[in-house]
Amino acid sequence: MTQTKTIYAAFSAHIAAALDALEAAGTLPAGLNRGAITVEPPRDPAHGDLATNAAMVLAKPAGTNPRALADALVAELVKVPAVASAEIAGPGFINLRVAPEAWLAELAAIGALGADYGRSAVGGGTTVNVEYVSANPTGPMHMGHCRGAVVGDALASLLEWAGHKVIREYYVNDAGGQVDVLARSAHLRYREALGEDVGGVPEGLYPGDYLIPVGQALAAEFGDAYAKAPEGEWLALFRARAVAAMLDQIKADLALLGIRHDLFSSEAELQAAGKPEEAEKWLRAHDLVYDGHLEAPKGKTPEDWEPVELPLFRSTRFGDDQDRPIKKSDGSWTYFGADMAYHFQKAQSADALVDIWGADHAGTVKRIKAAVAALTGGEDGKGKPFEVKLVQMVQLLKGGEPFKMSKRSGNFVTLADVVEMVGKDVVRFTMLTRKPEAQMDFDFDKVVEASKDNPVFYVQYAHARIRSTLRKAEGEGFAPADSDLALLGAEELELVKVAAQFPRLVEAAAAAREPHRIAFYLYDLAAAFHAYWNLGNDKPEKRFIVAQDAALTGARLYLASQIGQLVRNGLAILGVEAVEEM
RNA sequence: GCGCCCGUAGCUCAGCCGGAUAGAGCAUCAGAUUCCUAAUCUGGGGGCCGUGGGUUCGAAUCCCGCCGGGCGCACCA
Repeated sequence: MTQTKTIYAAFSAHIAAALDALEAAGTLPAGLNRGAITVEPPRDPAHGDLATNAAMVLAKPAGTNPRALADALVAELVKVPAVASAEIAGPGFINLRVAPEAWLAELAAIGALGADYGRSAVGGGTTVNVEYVSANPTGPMHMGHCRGAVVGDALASLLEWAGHKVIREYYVNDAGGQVDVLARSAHLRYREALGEDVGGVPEGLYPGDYLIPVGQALAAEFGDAYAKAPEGEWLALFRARAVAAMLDQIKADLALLGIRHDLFSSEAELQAAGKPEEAEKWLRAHDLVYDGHLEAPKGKTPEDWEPVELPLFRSTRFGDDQDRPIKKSDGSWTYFGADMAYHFQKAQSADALVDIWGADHAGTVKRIKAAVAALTGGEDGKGKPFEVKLVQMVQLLKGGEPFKMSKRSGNFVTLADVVEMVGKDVVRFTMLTRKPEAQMDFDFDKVVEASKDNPVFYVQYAHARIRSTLRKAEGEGFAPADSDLALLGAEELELVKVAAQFPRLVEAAAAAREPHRIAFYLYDLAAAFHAYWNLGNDKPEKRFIVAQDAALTGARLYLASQIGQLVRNGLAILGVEAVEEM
C-alpha cells in the first residue's frame, strides 16, 4: 500500500523544524507540548493557503506573547523554499502562502500515485472489525437496512484507505424466536407446495411471497414426510433450510449494492460452541455477573409484571441505567447474553470494533459498550476501542409524499426494488449525503433527477466531462503531459488546492468514522472543476484544449486527468462507479 | 418518568481536534450558451447557529439547565 505524503504533512514538518530552530537558539523553551498545533487551510482564502496557530498555542507555556513568538517563527519559516510568504494576522495566526512549485509538485504526486493518491498509513496496519447490516435472516433486505449497509461498507473502505486492515462482518441472528417463526412460515409454504389448501397466512407468521420457493424446495427435497409430523420433528431442519435460503437472498441483495462481507458469524454456532458460557464464567469470576432481580420497566407498569431471578450483568458499573439479564427464565440466552459473547469473540481478532446499528437499537448501546469494556479490559481497565454508530431512519418519499410499495413481497419496500428503480450508485451516494445520525428523506423523484440539485449527478457529470475532454483531445492529437506544469496559472492552482486536501480529508474522515465527509468533499471538488470549466465559456484561452498551444494543452489535460483520478478515488471509497459519459 | 440522536438562511443540509467576517445547494433577484457536455457557471439579497448560563485569549463546536422534534425503554431482536 502506498502512503501519501501530503502537502499539509510537509508543512507541519516545516513548522516543527522552525520550532526546533527556535529551541536551539534559546528563543523557545525545550519540551513544550506541540499537540495542539494545527496546520490547515483558513476559512477565508484571503488569509492565504495555510494557517497555523502555533504561536498562540505555545505563547503561554513559553512565557511570551503570541505576536512575539509569531515574529520569531515567521523569520524561520520564510527560509523554507516552499513558503512563498508568511505573515502574522489576528490574535497570532501565521498565514502562509505556498509557492506555486509546491502545488505543482502535489499535482505531480497525484499523477505518480494515481489510484493510490489519498491512501494513508495513519491506521498503522491495525485491524478494525466493522459489523454492519446484520439483518435478521427472515426475509429479503428492505430499505430499513439500506442506509446502515451503505454507511458500513463505505466506512470499511475508508478505514482501509486510512491504513487499517478491515474485517467486514455480518452477525447472523439465527438463534432467536424469530427464526422459529420463519421455520413455521416455511412449513406452511411447504404444505402449500404439496397441494394442501392452507388458506391465508395466519397472524404471527411471515406472509411474504419470498417463502413460496423455499416451501417448494422443501417439498421437492422431502416429499410429504413432514406434512403432518409434529413440529419437533421438522422445526430445526426447516429452520436451517429457511435460514440458509434467506441468507442467500440477503447476500444477493447486498451484491446488488456491491457489498460483500468477509465474515458471516452465526449466533447459533456461537452458542453451540459455548461462547456465552465462557463469557459468563469469566464475568462471574470478576463479580460482573450475579443472580438478581430485574427492576420493573420504567415509565409504565405492566399488569403481568413479576420479579424473577436472573443472571444479571453489572452494566450499571459502566454507566447503564440498570443491570441487564444475560439469560431468560427458561435458561436460554438473551439476545444480549449472546451478543456480549459475540463481541468478545470479535475482539479476539481485531484491535478496534465498530458496529453500525439502526437508531431503533439506541437503547442497548450502553449495555453492549459496558460488556465490551468489561470483557476486554476487566472491571476497571479500559477496554478495546469500540464504537457503535447509530444510523437514523430513512423516510421514503415520492414527489414529497410518503411512498408505499405493493404488498406483494411482504409489506415492505425491498432493497432490490429500490436498486432496480434508481440504481446502485444513486442509492449509495445519496445515503452518504447526510451524516448518519441525522434523519433523512429519500425521495425517488429527487434522487434520479439529472441536475445539479442531485449531488450524485453533479459529481458524476464532472468526471464524465473530464473523460469526454480527454477523449476529444486524444482525437485531436493532444495528450496529458507533466513536462510543462509551470504553465498552469492561478485559476488552475485553485483546483490543485482543492485536490490537495483529499489525503488529509481521508485521514480525518476515517478517524471520525464518517464516510459522508468524502461525499461532501467530492461535491466541492466537482464544484471547483465545473467553475474552472466555465471560465472557458467566456475565455477560449482558458479551455483545456488550446489548439495553438500544445504545451499548455498538455499541462491542462494533465490537470484534468488528475482531477478525474481523484474523483474516481473518492468514489471508490464510497463504492460508486465513475461514469465515462452521461 | 428515563436514555440516545437532532435543532445552523424561507427550505434541505455542511461546518474537521475550540480559531479570524458562520458556508453550500434549492428558492428568489440580476447575468453568462457561435463553447472541450449550459445536466454548467458568475454575482446580489437573506442568520439571535433553539434558549439561558458556564469553561477561556477565543464557543455553532466543550460542560450544565430548559424548550421543541425523532427514536427507544421487560426475559423481544
